[in-house]
Amino acid sequence: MSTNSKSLKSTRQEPGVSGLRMTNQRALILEIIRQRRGHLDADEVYRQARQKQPRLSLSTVYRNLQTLKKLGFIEELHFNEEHHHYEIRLATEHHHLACLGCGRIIEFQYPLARLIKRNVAEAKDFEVIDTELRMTGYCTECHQEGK
Amino acid sequence: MSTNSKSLKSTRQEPGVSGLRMTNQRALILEIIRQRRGHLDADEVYRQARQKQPRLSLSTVYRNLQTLKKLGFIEELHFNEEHHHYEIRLATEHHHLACLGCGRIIEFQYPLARLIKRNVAEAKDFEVIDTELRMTGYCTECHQEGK
DNA sequence: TTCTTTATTGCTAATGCTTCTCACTACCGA
DNA sequence: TCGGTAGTGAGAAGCATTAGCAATAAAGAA
Repeated sequence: MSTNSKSLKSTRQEPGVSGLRMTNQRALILEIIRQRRGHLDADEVYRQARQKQPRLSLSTVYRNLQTLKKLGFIEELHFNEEHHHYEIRLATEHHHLACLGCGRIIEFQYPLARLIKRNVAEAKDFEVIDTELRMTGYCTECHQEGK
Repeated sequence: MSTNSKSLKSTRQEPGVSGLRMTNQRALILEIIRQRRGHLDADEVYRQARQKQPRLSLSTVYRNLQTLKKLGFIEELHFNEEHHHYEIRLATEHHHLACLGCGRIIEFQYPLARLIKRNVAEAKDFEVIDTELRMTGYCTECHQEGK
């Protein structure tokens, strides 16, 4: 609706993405993911965004999540099968431990992609595009509680 | 319907799982996954199983997939977000490269779980239950085709 | 500024995988 | 033979995500 914006082409983060527009909705969604240093799912983004733009539609959230992912601004995570989570794409490779008890997500850095690329992919002549590690278990607290 | 069976308790592969029964349907589903050395999704299991038991229901497939997973007979894989795949649980830890071009799945062995456990989980005092690596890219053929 | 093109939005319906419900059946031990 | 209960088949329901479409607004040109 109100879409006073600047072209995506002119943003500093990304080279030329001709044809795309930086609308208020898109900027807001990106901002929410950027600010909240965590892992949001589509519905959380939607709920937060509606506080600023009440008329925003859920479709728009999903569409922009896909767009921002393709553009490389954000990353899609798969902690569980029910739905996806999103985070800002950072330069350093990192992965996540998801606690089955409390749901907490613990991040850690590990050069997995490079390791696999060197030890496996090269031997198989496989060009790796994306690497995602999915680990579940129990954090200290939940472990102690014996659950 | 026809459930001439023996209790799961008496199967050689698994210790005592009291209360559970090894029905024809369950045995068939397990057999299909065991024989076809590949990665079947629920629908493929369903289609194949119906050739032997035409009255089998899709619900039964899903229910048994979950049961067999919990019992540790099969493993659930997540190559993509659309749906799950299943394979027989093997002793050796292995992972998969999924080709975005032709859909081929390439298996490889790598002691990832142990590595992460030693280098990360212990430091964070995190008890790892499950480790799944998800890698996508292009196999030799698809890479050469420039796609 | 105004015009034109077309990406984007909001709404709603649809999709597709998976789970749930429920009445019925089959097994097991007593 | 009987009671308790796991399992089944059929269809409905759940739920995250996508698609269709008319209306709107961004970006560049005139």
